[in-house]
Amino acid sequence: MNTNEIYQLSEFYKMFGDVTRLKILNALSCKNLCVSEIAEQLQMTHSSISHQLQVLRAQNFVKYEKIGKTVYYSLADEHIQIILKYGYEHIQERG
Amino acid sequence: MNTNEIYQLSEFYKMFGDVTRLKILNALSCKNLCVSEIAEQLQMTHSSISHQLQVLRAQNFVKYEKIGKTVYYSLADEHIQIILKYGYEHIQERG
DNA sequence: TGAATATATGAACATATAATCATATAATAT
DNA sequence: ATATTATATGATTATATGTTCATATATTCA
Repeated sequence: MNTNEIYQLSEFYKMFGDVTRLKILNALSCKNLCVSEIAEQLQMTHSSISHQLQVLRAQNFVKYEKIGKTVYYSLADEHIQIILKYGYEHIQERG
Repeated sequence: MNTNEIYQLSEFYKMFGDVTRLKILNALSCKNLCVSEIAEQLQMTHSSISHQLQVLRAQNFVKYEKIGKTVYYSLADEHIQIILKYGYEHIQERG
C-alpha cells in the first residue's frame, strides 16, 4: 500500500469508528429511513444526525433520495453491510 | 446490535481509522517487527510507535514477544489482515 | 403569500486523540 | 557497578472531531 492508499483507507475505516455513525449504518441496514426517523430512533437531534449523514455522504457510505420535503437515506452498497457484519462477528467471538 | 456491541464495534474499527496504526498493521502483515524497525520503516519516533502499539495491544490487535531487550510485535490473528484486505479492495474499486 | 415542516449548514464549544518531551524501566555489555 | 540500548509511560500540547445552537434553504399547505 502506498501513502495515498493508506490515507484513503483510514478515512474509510474512520466512518465505522464512531458510535453515532455505526448506529445510523446499523439502522439503515434494516430499512431505508429519513433524517427524522433516524433522529427519533437514536434519540438524538436532527442536526447531529444531519451532520453525520453529510460525513457518511462525503465517503459514499449512503445514498439519498429526496421526496417532497423528506430525504430518504440508504446504504450505498453491500460492502458496508459486509464489513459491518464481519466486524460484528469478530467482536462476538471475543465476547 | 445492542448499545454495548455498537460501542465495542466502534472501538474495534477505530483502530483502523488512523494513518499511523494502519501503517503499523500493514507493516506487520508482511513481517513480525520490533519497535525500532517499525519506527525506522515509518520514519517516526520510537515513542509515537510505542504509544500506538499500546493502543493496538489494548484492543488485542497485536501480540508481542520479548527477546532480550527487544520486543517483537505481530498481528494477533488473521481477522485483522482480512479486514484490511477487504477495505483495501473497497477503496481500489472506487479508484 | 405566509406559516409550517424537513433538512442542511456555519460557527462555537467541548472533548478526544495523537505527537512530543521528559523520564522510567529492563536487559545487556563493559 | 556503570553505561548503553530498547522499550514503555506520564504529562503536556496541538489538532481533530462531534455536538450544540442559530440560522438558512426547500417544500408543502392553508
